[in-house]
Amino acid sequence: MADMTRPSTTPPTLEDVARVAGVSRATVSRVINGTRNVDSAIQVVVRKAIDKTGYAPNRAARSLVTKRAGTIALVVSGAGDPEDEDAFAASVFTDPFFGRVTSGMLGFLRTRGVHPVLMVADTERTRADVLAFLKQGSADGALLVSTHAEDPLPFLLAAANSPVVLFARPSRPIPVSYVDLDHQAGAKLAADRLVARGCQRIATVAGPHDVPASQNRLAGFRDAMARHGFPYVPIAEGGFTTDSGEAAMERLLAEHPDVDGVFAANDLMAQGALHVLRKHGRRVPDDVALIGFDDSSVALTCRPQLTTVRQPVEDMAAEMARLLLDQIDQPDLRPKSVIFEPTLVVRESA
Amino acid sequence: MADMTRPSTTPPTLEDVARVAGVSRATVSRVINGTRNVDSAIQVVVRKAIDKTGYAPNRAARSLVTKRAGTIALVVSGAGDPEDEDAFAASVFTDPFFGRVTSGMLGFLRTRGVHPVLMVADTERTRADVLAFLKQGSADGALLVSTHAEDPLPFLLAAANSPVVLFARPSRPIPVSYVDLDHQAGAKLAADRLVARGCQRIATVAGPHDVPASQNRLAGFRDAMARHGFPYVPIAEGGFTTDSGEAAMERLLAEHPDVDGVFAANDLMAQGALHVLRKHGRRVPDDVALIGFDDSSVALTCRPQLTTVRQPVEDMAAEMARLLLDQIDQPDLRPKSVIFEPTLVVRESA
DNA sequence: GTGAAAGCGCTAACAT
DNA sequence: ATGTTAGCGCTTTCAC
Repeated sequence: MADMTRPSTTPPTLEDVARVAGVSRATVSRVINGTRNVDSAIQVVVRKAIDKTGYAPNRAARSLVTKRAGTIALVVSGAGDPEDEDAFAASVFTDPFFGRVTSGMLGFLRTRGVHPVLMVADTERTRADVLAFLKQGSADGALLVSTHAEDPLPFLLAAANSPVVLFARPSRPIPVSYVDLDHQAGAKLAADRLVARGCQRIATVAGPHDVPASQNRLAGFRDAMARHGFPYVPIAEGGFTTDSGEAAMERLLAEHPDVDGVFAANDLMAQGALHVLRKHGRRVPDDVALIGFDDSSVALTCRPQLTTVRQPVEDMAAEMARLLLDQIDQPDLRPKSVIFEPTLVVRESA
Repeated sequence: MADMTRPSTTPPTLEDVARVAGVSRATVSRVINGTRNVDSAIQVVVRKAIDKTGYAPNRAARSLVTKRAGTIALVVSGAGDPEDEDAFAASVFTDPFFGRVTSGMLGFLRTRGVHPVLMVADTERTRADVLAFLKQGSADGALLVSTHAEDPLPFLLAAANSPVVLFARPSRPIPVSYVDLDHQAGAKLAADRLVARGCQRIATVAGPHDVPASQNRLAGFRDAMARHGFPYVPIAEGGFTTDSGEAAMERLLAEHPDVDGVFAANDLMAQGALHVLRKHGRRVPDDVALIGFDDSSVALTCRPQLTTVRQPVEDMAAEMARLLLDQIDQPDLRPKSVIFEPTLVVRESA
């Protein structure tokens, strides 16, 4: 075999450490992985040899035999604009919501020696890339955040039998694990607050009707309002953007100039509503109380700052990671779902 | 050898494809990697066998021999709060700036079959993790975005001889590649605009004086103003946050009530300034023209929308990725730097 | 408790 | 143009 004592440019291998320590590769491997009993005197010698050589185990070699990549895919999935391939990525990654997901997941993963690989799946081809990535064993599983209700990826992943955990329940029932928020409870929090403030003419700026989360928020809001004795709630639908919130608020104000309380299904639309209310001379919260949803960064940068419903996104993301790792360790675990409770963050707008 | 025809649960290997196609492993490998000439008739047979078996090359096995991970580390580095390990990650990932970096880099990488692994380095331990990750060969190089001028990681990475590219020039000279913005040119854009508008009493809300980018923006602004015949520019320093922008604007207004033009060193502070100006009954841009820096999301959600200096962050991130891949391919390439020109995005505030 | 040896699945000389 | 073969660096039976 190789009798050159120092290949010099090549990183040290197990073999090198073993030679320095005067033991076999197997023993070094054992102390590194903490498997089996290894004589403590030898442990010390080996550790010393590791330090001396500056050894770091080669991930590829290890993966090849353990069949574990030690990485998971963090996939952002949705419908991309075929005209502008980067537009989708741009909009999602600049959304603080996604930042909170990342941060929560990383917080959990950091202690587990597992690393997330970022992927975008917004076209046929990029979806195939994700599938291939998992099939190749480049990642042991996937965390999937879908921006689009009709996203086919959850199904594809489940069909490929890849470990996967979703953020939000899939629109069609699929046997996969997911975490979600109790959106209805969140809307109820807003309704309760508005009513408790003494608002009498309450309306809502709803999200897109084809998004399950919006549906649930709207249903929860109507339901809570009905219980408070308000069977009818004026609704204007928006598209979760500031502009659409402005337009919706304009419509609401035109038809119900006496409105004194508004629940917007997200903060961006609440911010739009705020602009319109100011423009029309309504003071917030004195004339009109306003509540948003998400506790995004705009909630803080608005003036007045938004009272809003907060999802524990970081906790949810951490739970996703936990569920995924469990599933990777025990492949025939049944899919599990975990539902989180929102909280009301009271600031200035209501 | 194994004479079981169908191991069934095991993913197909090169061997399996070769058997189905009736050729050798090497030939299959060649058609997959497109190396060498392979008879086109055989190519067809092999591709068919690949489809039939549903083969996907095992990344670990490939990495083991090619010594390429096919991934790079995207490292966010800074000084974390030891009390709250997740706070740092939270603040950086929710910053749209980082989202733009991610999106630009991904846009470039997506065509190259290279995937980014997300890492945070904000403590001694996490910095060691990053170093180990690279040493293990889990990633072929690192893209580093530092939030902290005194960050030791650029030096550590360079010393470890890892391929690395920085966003922004390191505060102490290190032989590494980086991309950066011509901050002075950006500030000049703002000065020119303010002067062209006819502003006569122009002040600036500067960024923290210990951040190189702020220093350059301030220097560039003063310089440009001097050339326009304004040797003295009132300055209030902020900390790049909305609140600090408010405080700085209050100070400016107290000392110079007649100010009619303001350059804020970032959009967040511009937003803070806007709040204060409105509070004091100043109309923007009629009474006071205001220019921000960054073209962040708040620039769009402010009313009036901010005129601001835009860094081509996505392009810069793409260039980082390009530089890194070049450096990985040609390890003894000399460090390179690429400086980008900012543009002025004219909206409503000036 | 420790070592010897057999692969994991792939690529790249080398031989043909 | 294609096949043969020797590893890449590691974990893991299986003997001892």
